[in-house]
Amino acid sequence: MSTPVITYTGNMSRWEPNARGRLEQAALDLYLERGFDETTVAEIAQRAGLTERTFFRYFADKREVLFGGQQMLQETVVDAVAAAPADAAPIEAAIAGIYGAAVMMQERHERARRRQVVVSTHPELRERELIKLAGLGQAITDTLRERGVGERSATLAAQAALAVFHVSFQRWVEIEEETDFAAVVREAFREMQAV
Amino acid sequence: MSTPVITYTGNMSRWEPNARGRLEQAALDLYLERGFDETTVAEIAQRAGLTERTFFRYFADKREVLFGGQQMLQETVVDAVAAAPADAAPIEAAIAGIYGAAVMMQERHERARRRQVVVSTHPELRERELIKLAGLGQAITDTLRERGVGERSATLAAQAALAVFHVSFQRWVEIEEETDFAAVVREAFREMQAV
Amino acid sequence: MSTPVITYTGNMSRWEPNARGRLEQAALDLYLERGFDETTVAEIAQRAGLTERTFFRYFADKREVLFGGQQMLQETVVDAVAAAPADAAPIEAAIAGIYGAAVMMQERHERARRRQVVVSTHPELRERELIKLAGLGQAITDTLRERGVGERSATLAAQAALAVFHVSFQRWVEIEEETDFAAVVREAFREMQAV
Amino acid sequence: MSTPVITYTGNMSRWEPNARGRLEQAALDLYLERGFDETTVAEIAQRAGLTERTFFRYFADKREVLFGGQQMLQETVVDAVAAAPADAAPIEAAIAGIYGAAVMMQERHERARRRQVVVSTHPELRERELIKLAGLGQAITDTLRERGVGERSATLAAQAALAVFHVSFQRWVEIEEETDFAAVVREAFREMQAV
DNA sequence: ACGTCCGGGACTCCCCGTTAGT
DNA sequence: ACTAACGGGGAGTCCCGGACGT
Repeated sequence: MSTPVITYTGNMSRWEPNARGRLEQAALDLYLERGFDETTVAEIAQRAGLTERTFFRYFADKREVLFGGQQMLQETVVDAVAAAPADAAPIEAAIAGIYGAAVMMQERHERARRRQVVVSTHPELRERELIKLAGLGQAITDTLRERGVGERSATLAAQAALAVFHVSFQRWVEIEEETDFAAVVREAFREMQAV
Repeated sequence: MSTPVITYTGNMSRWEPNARGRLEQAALDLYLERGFDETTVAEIAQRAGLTERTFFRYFADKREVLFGGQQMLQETVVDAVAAAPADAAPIEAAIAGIYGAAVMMQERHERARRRQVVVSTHPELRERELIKLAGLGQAITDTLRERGVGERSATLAAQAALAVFHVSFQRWVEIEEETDFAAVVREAFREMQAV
Repeated sequence: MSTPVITYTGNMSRWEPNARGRLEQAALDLYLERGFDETTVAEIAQRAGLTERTFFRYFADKREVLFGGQQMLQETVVDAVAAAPADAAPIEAAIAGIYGAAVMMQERHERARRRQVVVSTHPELRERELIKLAGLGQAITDTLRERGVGERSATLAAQAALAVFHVSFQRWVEIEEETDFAAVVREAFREMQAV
Repeated sequence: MSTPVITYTGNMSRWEPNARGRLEQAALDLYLERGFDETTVAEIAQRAGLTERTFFRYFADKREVLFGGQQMLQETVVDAVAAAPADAAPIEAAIAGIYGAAVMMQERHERARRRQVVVSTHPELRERELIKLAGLGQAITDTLRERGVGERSATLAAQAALAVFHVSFQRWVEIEEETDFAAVVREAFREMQAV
């Protein structure tokens, strides 16, 4: 985030580095302060010390600025699914993917919470979240298929894992204190198996 | 465009009746002809013989014009769930809701197919579809709860029913000939129980 | 600019009337004051007491605001060509069209001059002027053809008339005092016949 | 993308040579494939293996990429006019300029045709073409004046030559087979003299 | 000669408010 | 109650250019 004191990172330009990050921060802050609808892109850009034009260079639209981490999350999950033991059952491999993301999430508890407050209170943002989740589901399904799992089983396992993730995430962000995400997932998984 | 001379259609106002239906028809046609993004609301309104402003009086946004039936669908499903035998298991009651919608769907096979072509090829529309589906899931959950089902069971049963609906619908619209939607649902339900 | 005291013009709305005219006036003024490129649409709109959005409702682009009269001019010319004596030679009928526009132009000498200063010093605007002129030429050609003139003759006569118009207009706006446009056209026409 | 291993093409720099030509080719292809408006500069640059920024280093705007040959054409014509026999009449000298360009055009029949399809179907491009033509007319006029021709005669002769060029070019590109451009010009010139 | 990052403005479209008319 | 006309406001895309680095 910040330029190290010694190493020369090559930034001698006119502009502050990490434009993308600054935009994400500014957007989240403003969405929380005054609401998503009441925040204009121009305001976000201004707070980040940039222009509207630059905002749209980094993010396709006003919502996408809240979903930048999704890509990385998906990659992490997919890698973890692929890395599951070859003899693991489909559902176990899928859940392994969710565990894989746990570390990543852990580091951002606070940020995730703030983000979720905004997302969950805005239909437009919920729409975006749902489709991102669907994309994650598809990615898991595809990865399972590459492991030799049949179409139908892969889909069902992925959906189940997604449900577990969804429920766990929901609970995890509701909890005030720093909690172990993996533990929440584990519990949710057990519950699910019970049903 | 002009009221027939003899037959009295019950419309004595200056305008053609069924503005809403004409807008839906014009929108679907145009979305298919030239794509969702390449169609402007002004064009839809013009084809329907109305103004842009009027379009927005009927539909909250450009996507919503494709989801008008959703409301009725949801009501039908909810009613069917509520009307299920008191001793039916939660999952059975939920599936009964899906059956309840079968008749309604049957009448609109062709239209549903055309609609689905547009929706499935467009992310923005898929977003809307997903949230509508989520809304339906919530409605089923609530109805089950009113039947005395516990929170967790209600949610899971609703999600399962939704999955069955989703899969069935997907298959049903892919089939060329007129097929019995209820039959497709039945088969999907059986498959699901097998897993 | 202000509603007359006595006559009721039917304007009781929230807004000042004649938005279009105000935009044209503001644009011409600003283009002269600080140049075409250095004037933004936002500034024009602001001076007219409107918003950028409204500017584009009336004019397709930033140049078009200077060519609003062209449409009326074209209609006037076409009407005059059509109204020429049936036995007039093609070139005479075409020139009659130019005469027909003379009255209209006369009333706007000052405005036409100011406009021409801007247009002639900006390539982008000259482009637009040339295509408008080409459109006028086509309209004259079409009208001549409807009078029974052959394709080739019609085209040539129209082009000649256009050349006369162009030359005359050029001279007319260069002259300081109010001069009779028709007289200038007459002279140019004679010169042309001499060659 | 990579320099061949054996043949030494004289290019040792990091980039492929003839960036300008590649951009022109890519632009023309894309304009034909999907239309001028539907093509973005970014797409053109990408197809040419360059960046948007580089496009604008070669061409002032998106249209100019189609008019690169104009400069060379103008020089050829002007040279031919200047080289006409000292005792040639103004109109003959001007037409000699058009003949001078015939050879150059001949080599590019196919390309000229493709280009014209795009230009003629697009107002924005027609605007640019008209002003380029006007520039050519001015250049001919100036050259004639240097030959001692009077202002008025020079202008008229140049305009006439331009008309001949325009008509001839139009016909020439409409013809399917490879035809002698000079012959078309000759015929058009004769027709004009007849009128 | 080319890439990278960013600014600025033109322009289109979505969506909404108000007022007036039937 | 329904429709039209006029206007506002913001999102989003694209064209174009400036400054800097290699």
